[in-house]
Amino acid sequence: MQRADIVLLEALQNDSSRSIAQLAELAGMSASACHRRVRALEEQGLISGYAARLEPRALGLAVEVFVEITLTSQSREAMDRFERAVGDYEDILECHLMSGAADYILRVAARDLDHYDAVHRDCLARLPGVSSMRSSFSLRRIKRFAGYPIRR
Amino acid sequence: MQRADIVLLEALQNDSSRSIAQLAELAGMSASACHRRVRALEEQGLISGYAARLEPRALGLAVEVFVEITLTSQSREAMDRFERAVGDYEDILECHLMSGAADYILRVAARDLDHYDAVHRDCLARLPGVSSMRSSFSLRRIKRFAGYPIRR
DNA sequence: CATGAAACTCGATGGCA
DNA sequence: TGCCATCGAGTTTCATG
Repeated sequence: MQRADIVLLEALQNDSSRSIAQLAELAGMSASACHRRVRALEEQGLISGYAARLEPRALGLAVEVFVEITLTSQSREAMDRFERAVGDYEDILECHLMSGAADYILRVAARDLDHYDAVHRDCLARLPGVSSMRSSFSLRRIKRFAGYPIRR
Repeated sequence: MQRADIVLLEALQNDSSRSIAQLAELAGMSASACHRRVRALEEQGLISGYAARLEPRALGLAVEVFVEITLTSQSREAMDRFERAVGDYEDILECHLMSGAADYILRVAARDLDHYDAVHRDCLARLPGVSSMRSSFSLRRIKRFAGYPIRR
């Protein structure tokens, strides 16, 4: 990866509302060259899309929760069933299969504790094959995700 | 919040590269009205920015890690020092102050285990006031974060 | 005063040297 | 690869209910 690409990727994941002219300025290239590079990065799959960053608090989602889950069985079938169910619930924002103590870690957002209780009942408690579940609440966001570090 | 705003917010956090005309179509409003609504959402702070979604694997970041950290002291000073240090390291993608067993949860990305070892040495091990640290590796991303659910 | 339509302007896009 | 022309979309203004 070239130096110019790194500048472009960093700029785009930081603020993609910049114009091609501004990006070109930053990367020290012509507008058309910049345009071509960005298209190339999209086609190579480095850039998978563009999205608005919404503020959870402004949306009324004051509560963020990480949920660690272990299954009763680690069989292929049990895991497949669990993972399919996770995809069905839009209250589950994110899910990872983990090494270590827990099998899965989920991320959930809710308006308040009452709402989280409802999400727990209507969504988390319905996930199949769950043995144990531990919710950890985010009291404060110290650093928000603002893109990956890009090097080399 | 009006129904049209919900449609706009969902569409924008899903794919902000859509044209105003397309958004207007989706929300069932005129192009100029759509333009005004989006500006209003930005000014109200619901939309805090726009960003390109980069693919960590394509960037060579194959390893994602959640790190649970407890401090030796929960004094205001110790926490402030720790939180300031977290801000200084760009390898720490995200950080939350948590309820429950751990004090903080961090999210880190690395190219491979050797690289994670280096990050651990050069960044995590330098965080001040740390009593214990537990790294959990994401073996597979089951569901990627693709925006908050918007309702009401 | 809010809304929609139309004009205008600016920047993205593609061809050509 | 860089420059220029073209086109299309974002932006603003004005007229209308």
